Amino acid sequence: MNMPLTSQTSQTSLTPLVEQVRSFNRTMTERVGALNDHFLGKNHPLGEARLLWEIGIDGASVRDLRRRLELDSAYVSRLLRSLEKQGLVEVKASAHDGRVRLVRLTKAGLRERAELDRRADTFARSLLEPLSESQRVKLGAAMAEVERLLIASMVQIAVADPTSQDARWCIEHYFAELNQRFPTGFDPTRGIQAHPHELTPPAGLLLVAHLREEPVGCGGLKFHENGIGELKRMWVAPRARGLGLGQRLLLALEQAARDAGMTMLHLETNGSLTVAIAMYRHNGYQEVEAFNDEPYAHHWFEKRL
Amino acid sequence: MNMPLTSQTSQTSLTPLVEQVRSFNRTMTERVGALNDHFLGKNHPLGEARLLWEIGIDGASVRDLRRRLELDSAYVSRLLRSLEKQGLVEVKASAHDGRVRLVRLTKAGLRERAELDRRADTFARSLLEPLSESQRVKLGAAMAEVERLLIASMVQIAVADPTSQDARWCIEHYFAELNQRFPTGFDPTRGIQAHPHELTPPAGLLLVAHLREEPVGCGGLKFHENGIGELKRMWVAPRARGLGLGQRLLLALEQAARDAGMTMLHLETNGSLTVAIAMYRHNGYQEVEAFNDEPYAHHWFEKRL
DNA sequence: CTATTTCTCTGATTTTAGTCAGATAATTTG
DNA sequence: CAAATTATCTGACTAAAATCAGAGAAATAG
Repeated sequence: MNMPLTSQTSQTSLTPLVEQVRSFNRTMTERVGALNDHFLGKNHPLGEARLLWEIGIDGASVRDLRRRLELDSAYVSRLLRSLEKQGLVEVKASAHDGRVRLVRLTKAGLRERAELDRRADTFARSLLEPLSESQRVKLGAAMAEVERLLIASMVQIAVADPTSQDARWCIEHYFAELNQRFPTGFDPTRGIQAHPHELTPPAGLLLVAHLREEPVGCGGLKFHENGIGELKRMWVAPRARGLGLGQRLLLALEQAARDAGMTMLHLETNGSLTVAIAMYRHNGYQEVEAFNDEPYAHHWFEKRL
Repeated sequence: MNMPLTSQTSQTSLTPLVEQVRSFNRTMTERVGALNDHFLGKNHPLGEARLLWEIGIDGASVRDLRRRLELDSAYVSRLLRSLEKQGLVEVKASAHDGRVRLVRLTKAGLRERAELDRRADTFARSLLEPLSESQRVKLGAAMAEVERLLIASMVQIAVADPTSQDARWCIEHYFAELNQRFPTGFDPTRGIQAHPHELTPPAGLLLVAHLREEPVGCGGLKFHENGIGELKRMWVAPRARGLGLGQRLLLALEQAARDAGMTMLHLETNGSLTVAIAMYRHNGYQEVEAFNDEPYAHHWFEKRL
């Protein structure tokens, strides 16, 4: 129920690009990695510095710190004890949940963190300084592009239980967005339903996309006896848009439909979802006569698999 | 004689770009740094793996390894002993200099290094795999751009002694290139000279650009009594072209001329150096009547400072 | 030729990073 | 309410990543 899906994209040769990525990595390690460490780990060991940074201005729970930095709880505990001894942090139990402990930076801790901030700034400036104005602009744009695409490649798509917390979160937000975007609003009880059991194998399935453990999109599929698969609940969270994730979800769903023996895909959609409609057309979906009476739909599409 | 020069570019606000650089660094550390380490440090501790990698197929001296990885000599020695015990490297004294020790990978070491190579490949692939073909191409291009600009920002320009090894290396290569490019060939004894003492303060100066300790370009200046500075020996090594280095050298020379009280710059150049000529024009140099009888020159330029 | 520097090594020691096995207390589940 | 789970902590331990002091051999400078 939770194995990640392998890539659905074509198996063209990656080799020349692999060389570029590796060369890039080497340069990054030399120019960013090493210096970064030396800059940040000046007064504190790197672990402490990272923790100090991660606690942030508003504080955080030990639990979150452990998760975000992916550190062993014993280790985090020890680091916190050390920071506490240096008078940089205060730890107290959460009022909400007595097991959880909240960490906040003391005044001295905030000062220390500001110092780290300054160092990171100085470092960034040292990269930009020798460049001309136009080079700087180009560098900024290229960095943004690399970042965007690397983040896109971090998104993982996997089959999920529609009743899981993450799946429900996606579907709720999907409904909320439809309600906002449809001129008529949207009431999920009125349209054609897709109940959890219908999106659970073997009746169908639901894919959920995650970015850094957090859900950022979903797409469902109902399998019908006649070999027709029905696409439902295609949604990408606003913060993950522009990463090509809709496209990836669609390809993954098509593959899943093929694997389930479907020969045709159906979907209906509302006229206000122009981006989605463009994507369906671009992927070879043909607009056809209405094949159901979904009250919110303006367009019906099909694609032979 | 060897202090790095500060930036000559305008002091516009770097702040928004600094934010982009820092965000980029964070993503890199998360996505490239951490994973890189885990990938490489699978069979060996990271230090050993890095060393194994750095020794390379052709071997290296302990001295160079220490410099390149910026490690303490005791530490390198220990790492080498460990690799030796594992049968991965052989260390023997240099025939050239009995103090220097040369390290070479054994067959087993080469196998091990190939394994690291494969891992790095796998990692690069894992970044590319989830992306669509067009995203991959964009990522490759953006990475190349970031890399090119970061390398550009690594170049350091400093005043150098014209008799130093690096300066002589640059000037020799400059002459060799002129000899190749001029239809008539080039004989340095025939044209107007620029002897070392003329390029040494206070009579003049020579800037040499370095990338990773290696010289990659130069630019000289002779100061005359009448407030006219004469540009000489502008050259960028082929491997450092496309980094905007010529432009940087030119700006640095202009600043140095101003600092020396010059009010005008003169230069003459050969018609075959079209890129250089374009750069001079672009930087406000006006073509004027011949002000000397340099036999290799076709164009004479001046710029009021 | 002598003094100094360079290169590498060993021994001793420290700091950092991280793991594993519980113990304890609070909370949630059945 | 009992049992299971969660969040955190301490103690005990290990491996890795250094650092420092100094020694010995070779090369270089004066």
